[in-house]
Amino acid sequence: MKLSGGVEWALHCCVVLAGATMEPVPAAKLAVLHDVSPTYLAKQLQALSRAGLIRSVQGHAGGYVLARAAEKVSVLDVVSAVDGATPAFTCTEVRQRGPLAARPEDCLEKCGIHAAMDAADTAWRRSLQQVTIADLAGQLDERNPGTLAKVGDWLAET
Amino acid sequence: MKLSGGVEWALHCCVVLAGATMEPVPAAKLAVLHDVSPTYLAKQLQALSRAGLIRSVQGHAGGYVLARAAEKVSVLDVVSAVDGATPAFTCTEVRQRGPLAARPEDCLEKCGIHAAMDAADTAWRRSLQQVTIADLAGQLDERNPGTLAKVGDWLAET
DNA sequence: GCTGACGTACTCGGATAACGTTTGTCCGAGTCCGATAGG
DNA sequence: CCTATCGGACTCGGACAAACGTTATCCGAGTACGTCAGC
Repeated sequence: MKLSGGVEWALHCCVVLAGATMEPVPAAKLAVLHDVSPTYLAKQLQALSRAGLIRSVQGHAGGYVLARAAEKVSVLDVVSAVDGATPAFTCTEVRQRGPLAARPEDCLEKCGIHAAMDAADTAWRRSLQQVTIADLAGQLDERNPGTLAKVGDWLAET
Repeated sequence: MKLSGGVEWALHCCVVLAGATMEPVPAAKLAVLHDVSPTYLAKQLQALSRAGLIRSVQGHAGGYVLARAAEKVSVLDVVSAVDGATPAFTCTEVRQRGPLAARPEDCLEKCGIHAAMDAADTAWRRSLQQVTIADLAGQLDERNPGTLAKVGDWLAET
């Protein structure tokens, strides 16, 4: 039960993109800003791009831009894009194996274990869905005012 | 974001232990019953034993027995024992790195990302905690009556 | 002075290796049951 | 016939390799900007 480390980077990048002015931000700058491996961060951003959360702009002054408004991007979207949308628990249908294997026609509905796991997974996803990138950006600017603006300036002048 | 595969086995074993009569059930029998690797299942059972969920009985007619009543063992207990109790998300304090690093004294409370992740993790755990092994056993016997008794007989006669 | 084409430099994108964790396996230490010999 | 002792076999427990997934990296394809020559 471990979440991909890139999720954290991706979320921070999304917050930065939400706070930055609309000019595309290249992946290299985001990597320097967060002091992480540029190539690996690029991989995460590619995943976000593939999922349609951010849009890539190629060419001389290219980079990444949020595809939708920050209010329309939930944390769950980012997590699913980077870490994969498959549930953490995968039922291997143990009950249909072994000497006392249940017949498939008796297994039309999920077993209790599977159901409990799926319920927990749903609760997890629902919780993540209730938070948006805009919420995170707002919270950051409330606790440490000026931070987001400072980042925007830094992105512009470098 | 993937859960250890042994979690499913451990849960099934706990249900069987809850339904079986009180005689200790050896790990080898549980492995045959579920048609899984005996040695690897033993590893999971050791984890459950270390967590105090089941109690091991050594010797000729030894095996494993539930340490508490099935109503007092939650699915979360089993998951935590096998998969580890550390949260899925680990905050690496990205905000304290890079050219615009925040000072540690400004990071006394968790950042928004960390908080959102922890909230989701709590929701997940809370959901798992509401289901007990007894619930799973009852559900199984309700949908497929006689299954648990059949397993008990099989354990006794082999 | 304006317009068009060209070269350059910068961007993303996917294919490719190294590390770590999980999965799977093995053998040794400890313990209880049953048989056996003695009283 | 009862009891104490011994032997054996079965149990769990921790230490040891292999495989998969994640982490990290590189180089190639594509595109927009700036420059320069021509009109």
